[in-house]
Amino acid sequence: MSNQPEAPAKGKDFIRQIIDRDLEDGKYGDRVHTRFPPEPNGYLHIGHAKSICLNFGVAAEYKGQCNLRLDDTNPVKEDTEYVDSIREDVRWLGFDWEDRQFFASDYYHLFYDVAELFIRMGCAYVDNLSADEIREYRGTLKTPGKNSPYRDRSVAENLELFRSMRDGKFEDGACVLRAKIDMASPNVVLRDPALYRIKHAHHHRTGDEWCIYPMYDFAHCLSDAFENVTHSICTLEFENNRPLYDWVLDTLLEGLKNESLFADCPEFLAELKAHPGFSARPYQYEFARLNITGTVLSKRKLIQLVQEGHVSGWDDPRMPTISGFRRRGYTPESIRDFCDRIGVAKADSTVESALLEHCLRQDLNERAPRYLGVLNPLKVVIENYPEDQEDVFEMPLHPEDESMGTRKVPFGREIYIERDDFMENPPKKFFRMGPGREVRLRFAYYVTCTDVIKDENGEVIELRCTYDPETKGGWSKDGRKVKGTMHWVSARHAVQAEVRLFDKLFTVDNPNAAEEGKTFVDYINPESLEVLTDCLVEPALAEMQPGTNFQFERTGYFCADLRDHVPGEKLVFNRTATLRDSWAKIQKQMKK
RNA sequence: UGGGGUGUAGCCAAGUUGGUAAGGCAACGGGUUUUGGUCCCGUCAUUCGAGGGUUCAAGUCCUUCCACCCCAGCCA
Repeated sequence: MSNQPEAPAKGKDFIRQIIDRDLEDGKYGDRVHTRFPPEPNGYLHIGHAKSICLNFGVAAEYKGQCNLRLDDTNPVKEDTEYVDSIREDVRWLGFDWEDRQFFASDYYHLFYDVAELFIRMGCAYVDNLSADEIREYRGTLKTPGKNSPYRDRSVAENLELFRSMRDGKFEDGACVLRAKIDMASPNVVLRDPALYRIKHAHHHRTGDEWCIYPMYDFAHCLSDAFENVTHSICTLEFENNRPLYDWVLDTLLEGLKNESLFADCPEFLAELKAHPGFSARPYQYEFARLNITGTVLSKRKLIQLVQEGHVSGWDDPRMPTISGFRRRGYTPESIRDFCDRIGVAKADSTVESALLEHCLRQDLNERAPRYLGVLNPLKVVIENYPEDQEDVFEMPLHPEDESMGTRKVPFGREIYIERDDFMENPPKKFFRMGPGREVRLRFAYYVTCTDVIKDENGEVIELRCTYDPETKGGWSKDGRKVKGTMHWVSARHAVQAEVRLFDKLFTVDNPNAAEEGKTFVDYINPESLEVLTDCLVEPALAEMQPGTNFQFERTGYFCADLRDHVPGEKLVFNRTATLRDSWAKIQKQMKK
């Protein structure tokens, strides 16, 4: 819009304040390096968008870099289907990791070498306790744990055992590699956490090369360091893990000081030293994850919605997934704007879905071209309009943006209007059509309703009107006022379309807080999807491409469906959002 | 007193050497309008989870208490 520099962001969030401080201190020189590290075991949702905008946004603001890292340390849950969707969604949101797409599995050999180093340092051991026994030995939140009987094995024995683990000599679960920290720590994360477990499972990238896989706490901080990340930003639930993040990195750094530990593997030492991530190591910072009213944002619950068929798939337009929003017609700009506005802090919070809708409408209001479409058609015959006459009106595609141009809309003796736009006994505040009333057909003519035709059940099936030829274009020289302005389509030219109306997926603000004996599934809104198959739209929409956003004047923002809409053949439009509706508000007040 | 966090309006959120509560959403009034849309204008915290204390002055400092969230996966 203007060349003015953007007003300095007043009140930066705590993450950016930390970065400012680190930059001042020269902690990493002038480097700022972040990463977005999803596990490829599900589709990205709006909560991830917050993290993506934060990580990529911060990097861009500070002229730094942000990596895409697929945190694939658990082969039984992960799949390439998910890595493909993640890549697509991050890109769609408008972010670019350039050549920095990494996988935790890229570092499997390095992780392994670090594990052996920890063993040589006497900081890790192979434990033969069963999973159940480990749990027992861990103690409880309020009572300390106790040492495993295998805790004091010799370095040589641990090394041999660990190599045997790697070489596939043990069954799944036979033993694990554990960090030797403190079984009495008040933080249970530090009670000798597992570093490696045996899983004879096929990995989506490394195949059958490995049968031992690193745990998150071990792999994540090391991956950050290998990638020279400076600020490792994650969500609040990892706060308890931060001491372990620090322990792993600091232990490695400590080991680095003793070159004799690398006698057998000098190239490993050299490789580690080549990473700036070890001369100035990354630190972890935690922010509150996003919650939004009226939906669920946990992978487990989203996957349940898909698997139990409550929705049509991950990209069902009612889903809070990125792909769902995309198909619904949300724009990446609106989602980014939303993420900017909600802020980044440490307090648990739930943002009202109204804010997201606001961001959407604000964006779409500016960019969506306008069209006319009638969702529930009611026939209107204009009796004094000649049978063989026809008008073609050139209408602006946008009321405030002339540069968007115009489109031609045909008009004829028979038209359709919205059923809701007619009332036989209209109340005072109803500014639409009624018997004897004169209204404006948008950009066409003033018409006056002269007759109401009903079927045998008393249902209104057709209206008769007259029009004033002097009001062509929708205005009159005498400046007389009409009751309102309505949208319409020409009966002869209209194109049939399917319109899908979406409402919120859940009937309550917080489906997570289910009452006794219920689950979030019990709050699914049975009317969240309404399909209208007999809609009539203006002919200009016939060739619209899938994914195009537009507005049906007076009824809402829509988007040609990405899957089912076929230009010229089958028109399928998703309602992205309604327009703000003050008439609905008035109706509500009248009911009271 | 197991440990780690967080409490500012209906929602989100600034407030950083103590100086007299930003902004956005929602809501509610009004104006403009060929979309009951958009846009514009206005209203909306004597008070910062509660109590006590220090101070001329406290959301900010001290103190006691309360509430909520996270942690006992060989998940991330």
